[in-house]
Amino acid sequence: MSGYDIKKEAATSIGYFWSESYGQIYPALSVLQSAGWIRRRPGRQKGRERQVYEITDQGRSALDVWLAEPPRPTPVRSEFLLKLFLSDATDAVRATQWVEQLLAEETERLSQFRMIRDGLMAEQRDHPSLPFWLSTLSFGEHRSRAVVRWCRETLKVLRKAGTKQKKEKSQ
Amino acid sequence: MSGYDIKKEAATSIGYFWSESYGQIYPALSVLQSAGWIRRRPGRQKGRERQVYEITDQGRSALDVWLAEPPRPTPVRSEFLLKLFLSDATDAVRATQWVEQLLAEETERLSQFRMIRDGLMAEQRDHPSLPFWLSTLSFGEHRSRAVVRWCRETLKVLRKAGTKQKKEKSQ
DNA sequence: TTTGGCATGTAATCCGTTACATGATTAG
DNA sequence: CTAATCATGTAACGGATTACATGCCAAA
Repeated sequence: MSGYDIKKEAATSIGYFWSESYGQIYPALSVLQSAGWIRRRPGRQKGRERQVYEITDQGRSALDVWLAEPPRPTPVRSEFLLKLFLSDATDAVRATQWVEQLLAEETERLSQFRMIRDGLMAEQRDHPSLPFWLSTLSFGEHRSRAVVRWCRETLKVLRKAGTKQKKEKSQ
Repeated sequence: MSGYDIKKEAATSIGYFWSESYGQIYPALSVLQSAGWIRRRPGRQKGRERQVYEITDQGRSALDVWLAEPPRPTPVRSEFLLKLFLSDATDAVRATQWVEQLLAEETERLSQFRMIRDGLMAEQRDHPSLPFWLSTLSFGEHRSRAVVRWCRETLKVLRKAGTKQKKEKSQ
């Protein structure tokens, strides 16, 4: 693929757990080529120049080596939870809005997952990697469902906290 | 607190969704002091020198401003899911081990969450921020339960994928 | 004709970790 | 005595985003 294609393909297939920017991709392609892990194929002549790359045999085995290494855990870092943690009852209204927005986003995501899932099962029914694609997708679904449940639970808590605050103020 | 204390306090209280390194903390303290948002207090005389900082009024209002800004979503990035996505049936055994390890880790985490929760409810029963602390904790619990469920589900899938692979090999 | 998508690439900058340097105090 | 913990800080490095520069082609 070309750098441009890689960006688009990544966004639609693994976008819910990985992302890359051009500032990463293009320099990486140069490095990979110097290492002999990918090779440049003559791109299309019409229109804007297009650099299409394909993996080499050495690249394939380097990929296999990398795949065999146990994945390192990604350190979690949530600005959302940090701000919630530092909030108190006087911030309950604001926090409620954030949680409501998160709830909407995750609900939307869930329906997108469902569509991707349906598409995959219809169009890639016999692809040997299908179970693995579905598993990563399922991870996203489990995660989103958990977030949705947490949002509903937390909205109740925040409503209580907000009410308490009002009572204390008016007394 | 001192830089050293901040690191330790963060690790035990918000460690499951935030982390900082000394390389961040100490320079940050200098910057915050130059901005007049924190002030250095004379630390303890005995033992190693100790720089204790406290927030100023300007710092408090700057914090309030920051807290009022909507949290920006953290881009997800999971090496684990990326490797799983790029796997096929020949990698099923390896993937199974990773999932089993994840299952063990998240199960362990769940029991830690329970302990933290019990501790908080016992010792901070009347703290006005308690509902917010419990909410962030609950986020971790929901998330971990979802991961545990996903692991069990995925282990079944991987067992099937591995079996298929064996059958195809032996035919 | 002008907007939007195709397409490649670089530079500045930010954010963050790791490793290093240094040294005092305390518990075993 | 010696290992661990307390304690502060810097430097090197890596990884990633953002903004910028450039320009073609197709469609409205």
